[in-house]
Amino acid sequence: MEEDVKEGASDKYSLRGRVFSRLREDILNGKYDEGIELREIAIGEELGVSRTPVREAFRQLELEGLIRIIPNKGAYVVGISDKDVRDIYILRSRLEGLAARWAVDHITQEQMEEMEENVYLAKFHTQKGHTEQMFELDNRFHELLYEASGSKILEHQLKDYHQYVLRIRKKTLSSATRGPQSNLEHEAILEAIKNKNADDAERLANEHMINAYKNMIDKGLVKPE
Amino acid sequence: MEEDVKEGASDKYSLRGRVFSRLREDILNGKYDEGIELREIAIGEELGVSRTPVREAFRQLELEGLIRIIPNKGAYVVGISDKDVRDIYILRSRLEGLAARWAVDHITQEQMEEMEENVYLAKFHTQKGHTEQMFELDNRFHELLYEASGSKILEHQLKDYHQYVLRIRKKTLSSATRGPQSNLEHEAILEAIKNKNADDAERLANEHMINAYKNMIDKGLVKPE
DNA sequence: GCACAAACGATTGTATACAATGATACAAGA
DNA sequence: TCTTGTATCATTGTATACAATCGTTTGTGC
Repeated sequence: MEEDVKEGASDKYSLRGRVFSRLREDILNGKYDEGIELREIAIGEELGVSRTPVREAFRQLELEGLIRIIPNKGAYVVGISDKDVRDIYILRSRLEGLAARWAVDHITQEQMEEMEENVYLAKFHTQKGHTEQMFELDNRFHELLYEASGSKILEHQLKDYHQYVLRIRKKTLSSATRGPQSNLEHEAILEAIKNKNADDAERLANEHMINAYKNMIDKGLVKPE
Repeated sequence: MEEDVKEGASDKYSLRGRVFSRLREDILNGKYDEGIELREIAIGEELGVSRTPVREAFRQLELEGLIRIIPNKGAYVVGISDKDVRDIYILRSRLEGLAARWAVDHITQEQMEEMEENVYLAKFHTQKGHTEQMFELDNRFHELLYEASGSKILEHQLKDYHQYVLRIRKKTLSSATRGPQSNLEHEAILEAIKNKNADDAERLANEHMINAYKNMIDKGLVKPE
């Protein structure tokens, strides 16, 4: 089994890695609002470490675009604008389409089975209204699709974007109407891949993203630009 | 004028920023071969700085995928496989197409003028066989396209990929046949944008990347998969 | 009261000291 | 001879000390 690309960078067993993961999570979950200044000492004290690992984590967070470091001044949490969300969803729609197309030829038996199980379970939890499980299953479905593409580059890229819009997605799926529809679309993508129909797979995955974005607009989570 | 996304991260006036830029350049130019171990002290001594800025630069290089850090062990230069190159060119072909499409609506007068100048100059230097200038102009043409897309997200992404395949591209353009053809394709993209023809712009930019990749295969720079 | 400059404080930038970890070499035993 | 344990060393991980920089405040002159 190949190791996760991101794992290599986050390195959860070093202090720096833990600080990095923790800060990223906190930022994505909205603990630190947009524009907030992060002070090295304060973060260090909060997590019980010195400034060194904090600084290294900051440098990585900046490269991920989550914070902006102004030399000799400070580190500030960067927000995601509505335009960013829109751009990311359009990029994702195209790249997820590509991932689905490639998955037709590269998906493994094991991945296929997990995907089928995923779709099946999602139906169940949606009926029951288990939003937390629905959220996790949706995440996993997309990660599976990325992995099934057989391209480390594409997988890495899509996981990045996926992470990036987490904040907003967390609210989306809790709505009663999008859950079932999303499940149907997942199922259709799965069927296309199973039937080795690359064109359908690409088109369906593409539309799935567009629909997800439209849903966010309808819910008022983002402005339509 | 908005500042360069990358610039914010490289910060050329701090030691860390200089170390980062220098190491990235050295790796991309092939000074350090794939698999070579980079030692913090050695790099620090070579550049006349202590380990601290070197370490911070390492963390960023890892996130850019240029080196791989194994905890408590060392930092190793990561190579680009032929499959990676192929994947990136396919992604780029799609995303550059998107950038060209968006540029139709978002390009500024200033950008348009620089692009026209770029195409004009490229013709001149190609006739004269000035490979270094051709290389720079080609780089700039694509950066301009990214900037003209009006999307920071897309621009950032494409610049990343562009950087990533620099090693190989440096060899490509020096060949006598691809230069003129590449110029013609740039000109066609420019014309499509100028004529506000989004479909043509996307298709041409898309094909331009595919052609660039095919050329690398023909030259034997990468294996076709 | 206002303008401007100097000094202070807070924060980041860098260097260095110390701790922890992993690799290697070598010796002892099976 | 091969394996295994241990000591040693090189290298990274972390903490801390010191330097540089930016903002602000305070004080002085007009």
